[in-house]
Amino acid sequence: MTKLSLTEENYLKAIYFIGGTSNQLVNTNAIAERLNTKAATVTDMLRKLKQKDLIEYQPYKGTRLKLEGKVKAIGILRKHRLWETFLVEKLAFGWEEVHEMAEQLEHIQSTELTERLSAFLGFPEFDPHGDPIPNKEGVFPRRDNVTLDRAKPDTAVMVQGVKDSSTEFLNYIAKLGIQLGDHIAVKSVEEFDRSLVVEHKNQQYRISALAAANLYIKEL
Amino acid sequence: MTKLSLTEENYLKAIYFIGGTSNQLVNTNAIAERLNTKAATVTDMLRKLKQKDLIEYQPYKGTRLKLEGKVKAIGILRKHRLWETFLVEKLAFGWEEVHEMAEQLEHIQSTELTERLSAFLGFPEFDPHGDPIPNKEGVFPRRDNVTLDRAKPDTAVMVQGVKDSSTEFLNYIAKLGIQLGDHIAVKSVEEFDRSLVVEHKNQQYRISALAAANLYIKEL
DNA sequence: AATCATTTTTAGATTTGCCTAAATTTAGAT
DNA sequence: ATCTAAATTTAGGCAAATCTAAAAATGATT
Ligand SMILES: [Mn+2]
Ligand SMILES: [Mn+2]
Ligand SMILES: [Mn+2]
Ligand SMILES: [Mn+2]
Repeated sequence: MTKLSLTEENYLKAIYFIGGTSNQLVNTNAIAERLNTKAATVTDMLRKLKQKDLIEYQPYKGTRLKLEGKVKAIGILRKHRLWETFLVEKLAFGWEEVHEMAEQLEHIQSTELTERLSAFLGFPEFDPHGDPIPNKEGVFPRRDNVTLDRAKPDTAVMVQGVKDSSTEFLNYIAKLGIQLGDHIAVKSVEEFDRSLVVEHKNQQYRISALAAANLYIKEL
Repeated sequence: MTKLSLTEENYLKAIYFIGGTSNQLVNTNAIAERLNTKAATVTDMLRKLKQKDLIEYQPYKGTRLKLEGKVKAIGILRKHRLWETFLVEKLAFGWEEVHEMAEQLEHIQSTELTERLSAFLGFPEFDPHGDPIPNKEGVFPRRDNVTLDRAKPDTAVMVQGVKDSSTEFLNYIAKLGIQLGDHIAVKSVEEFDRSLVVEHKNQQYRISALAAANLYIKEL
């Protein structure tokens, strides 16, 4: 229950992100790359986090979150996604603008604030990018992780989220006019490159397999 | 335009607060006391802030904000008071609960966020404690700084703010049931100790000169 | 089994922010 | 004018977080 520094919180978040749900062993270099820092710096922090019993760590072997570390990481993720929802829903920011602000807001301490924010937003289950928001017990809402590239011709789908949240991808689909909740009809799939011709907002156009693979959908 | 550290921001805020509107010279010890730190630590920071041209500072003489430092300090104060307004108006916190959270939120960087927050709140001019919120040019809204202890018998007033924002005082007047915007009728003033008998929400009670001196009012 | 490229850790510095204890300066009181 | 107490600065150190360069471990490849 000790209060973590902003830096420690960011390391836990990075380990959580890289390790994924499987809680795989995470390499020092991977953490360094994600946090734009050096492997030597990461080693220092891993020793410290192990000392605080937040992670498992054996020199040269890798690291994974222990339960307490995972709880912390999910708590930060919860705040991040709630704040992103606030920024888009209440302050009318675009979904491609909010990540950097949320990186700061996720470190605001008060859990009471977090819970009231969630209530104010109507207990949202997904953030503006369609990513699931864990509840205060750390449980994620369920969702099928089907992407548009799996859709068959002559099916109608709804856009539920983005797999790649990078500014580049968000800007690209913003240019196409695609937003969460939009309906898309798959007209045909090209054998050669798996690209799709879709109908969206009364327009027909082609979308690459790569772009389609980064759009989560629900089949209608 | 260099980005300041959280610590640097808090020093500028402290100097601004102690110096007041008059931009008086501020003593090292006063800053140390306000920030719960040691005079030696303050000296270190003053040298650094002078080096960044944010303050005037001469050893043994004291310090005052230069224009750029003052602009920064007012900007932080603006964010502090806007966030307090958000917490009370939108998240239904009590006015005595919000200061600590605002101490963290005031350091969130984005000015775009600040301006959208202000718009979302309806461009408030006063925070939940009745303190004026500077606009984005740093200009404070005008208000008469008359306190209840100046009121004459048989006058009606409205509570506009609190001079002392300490938790102790806020809890005390919360116990009396006094809120911003409340109407109070002054029935009589006791010669001996300058205490007042007031009528408030259909109740008559006595209020000390000290408590009255910490309530800003508008005469009706 | 020995070699070599990659990964990771260790060693040694740097910066920021903070501390205690010892000077030093200032200003008030004789 | 001198003395003294308070305020302030200087000196020296410490912890957190970072870096570069060197050393060590790992594991894949002859
Ligand atoms: Mn994000
Ligand atoms: Mn962060
Ligand atoms: Mn406050
Ligand atoms: Mn602060």
